[in-house]
Amino acid sequence: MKTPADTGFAFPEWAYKPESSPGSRQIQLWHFILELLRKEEYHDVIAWQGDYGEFVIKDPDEVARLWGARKCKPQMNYDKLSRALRYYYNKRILHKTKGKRFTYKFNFNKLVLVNYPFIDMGSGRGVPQSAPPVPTGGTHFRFPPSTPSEVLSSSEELRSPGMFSSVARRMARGSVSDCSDGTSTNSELEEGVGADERGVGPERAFRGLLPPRLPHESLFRVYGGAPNPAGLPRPAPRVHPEPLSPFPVSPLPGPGGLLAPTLSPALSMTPTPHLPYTPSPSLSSPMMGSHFSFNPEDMKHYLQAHTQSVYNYHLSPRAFLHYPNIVIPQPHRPTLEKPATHHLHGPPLPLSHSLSQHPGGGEDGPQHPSPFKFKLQPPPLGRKQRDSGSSLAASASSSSSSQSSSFTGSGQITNSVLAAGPPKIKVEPISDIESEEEVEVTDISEEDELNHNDEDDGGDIFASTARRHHHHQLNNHHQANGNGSSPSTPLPPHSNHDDDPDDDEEVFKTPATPPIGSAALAFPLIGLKSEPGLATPISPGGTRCIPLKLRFKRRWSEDQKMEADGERDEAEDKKVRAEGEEDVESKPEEARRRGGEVENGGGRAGGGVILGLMLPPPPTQRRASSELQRATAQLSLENTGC
DNA sequence: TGCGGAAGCT
DNA sequence: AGCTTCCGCA
Repeated sequence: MKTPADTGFAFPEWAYKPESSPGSRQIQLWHFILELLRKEEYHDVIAWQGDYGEFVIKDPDEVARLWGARKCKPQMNYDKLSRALRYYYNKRILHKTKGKRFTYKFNFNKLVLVNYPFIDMGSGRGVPQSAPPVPTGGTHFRFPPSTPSEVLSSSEELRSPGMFSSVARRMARGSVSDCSDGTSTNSELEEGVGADERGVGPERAFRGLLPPRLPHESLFRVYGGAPNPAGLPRPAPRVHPEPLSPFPVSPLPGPGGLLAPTLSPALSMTPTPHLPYTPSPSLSSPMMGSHFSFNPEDMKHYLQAHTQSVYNYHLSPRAFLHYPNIVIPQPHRPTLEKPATHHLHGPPLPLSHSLSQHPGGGEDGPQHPSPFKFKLQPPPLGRKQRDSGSSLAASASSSSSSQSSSFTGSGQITNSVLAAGPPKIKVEPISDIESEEEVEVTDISEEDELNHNDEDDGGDIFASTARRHHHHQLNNHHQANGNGSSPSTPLPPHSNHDDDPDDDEEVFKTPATPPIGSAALAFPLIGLKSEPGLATPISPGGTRCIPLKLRFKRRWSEDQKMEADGERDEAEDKKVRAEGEEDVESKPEEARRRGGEVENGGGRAGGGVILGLMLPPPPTQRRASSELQRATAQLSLENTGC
């Protein structure tokens, strides 16, 4: 049953830490785990089990031994290893599957998806162990948060572009095995990996292309554009054999197949089969079809298609947000026909800005000679700043005001935000905003939940979810009311269940940014990068630049308004939680714990995560709107120059 | 078994 | 940052 891909379902090499990645000196435990999981040889020791990212350590001692060998820590044992795994809880890379011994579950949403939005971890459910179990119903994958910080905040590696290449190289070098012990394991693993990678991997495409360390954001861009160092437009052999490709081919080839839905988050929301609309062709088909790969071309197409589809369906731009590179050909509402959809060789769309821009092979450095500035985002300010300053006030009193508020009065907000920014609240650097945005974005996962059960997530998530629960309910409420706005999104009754399993919680946030016009959408988020100084990312100028934006904005705003209301509350909640240590303390144990975690994460992250934590995953609609906003905001940023 | 704090190492 | 080590608690 294995996936065609390779022996086992492979996890993307990227999963392994690249040397280049900033903080990664060595392989990380989760990478190692994935490595083991992908190797059949180790299935007796550790294997996928259950669903969606869930794995069981069949032989804890052995796993510990292997890990110890890899790390040259002979003293390693399961107790220690498990501590390390627990350490991932906070990061949300993993969580424990309650009730099952030695069973943990990856939070692919955050992990993988973050990095590889396109990837669908789950491939089929019953998939053999080689592949991670797929979520039941759905496949949708989620969009990666634009802000990296959230999930992996601590582990930047994931995002770091370097990841792609690194693994391969490493393998080649054989660098991995360092220990004198040189346990066979090491060599084995590496060997296998190396082989795989070399063969083909979509990642490879990226390899070299990526600059040594791009900020996560840039990553996304990279997707869109990085691929060819040389000339972008390579007609490209988009199809890669991708033996290793992280994306398992979906076992279900059918039209309804996983891939399509899976791949595009937006899509998942919308047009899937059941929808009346015809999904944009591009999406559904070819690209994703059987062989979607990271190939740049594919990516482009995918993105475009996605974009369009989103656009077409009036979906939230979220998709766009993530992929700055992509430009929608026509901001106007594209009719179905859209050219963009072409998968293979669509007409050269504007997408390429970024692509083309990435001139050199990735590694080079200067990333942006391009016209668009591709600035990398500066790391988010530390929470400290916030805290020290207004943060308290803001959070306490008006969490809503700052960001969430945007939803409420989208239109107005826009102005305020853009132009003035919330007076009382210090404007946080864009980065913050971004993070928030991201949080919201994430959420596609909710759908997943609906589809499949929360169970998967494991208890941990639940706990977290529970906290947010009421929020969600509220949200749902709103949705019910507001849904009308977006036809396409079927909001499922997301009701009771918590939302998302893991990740979402933090991942997506609502962006404070005002929605800009479609044009904005088209643009990449590029602008995002915030400069530390910028209080208002969206400079008024940006807005001014494009009247269209305004138009869209309004249009969106209407929709958003409907939805928006609830968010504030949620936002506040989370915020409080995240920020207030004080509050946390008062809370019950569980809550306290979690809150603490969150905080830690945020703090560590340097604030990137901060906002993100707060919002619970918003209902799809909202998210969409938020995304839009975000997109717009970004746009505006970019355009600011205008 | 599992959790998580604390300290320490790299 | 990402563990590793140790430990008390449940």
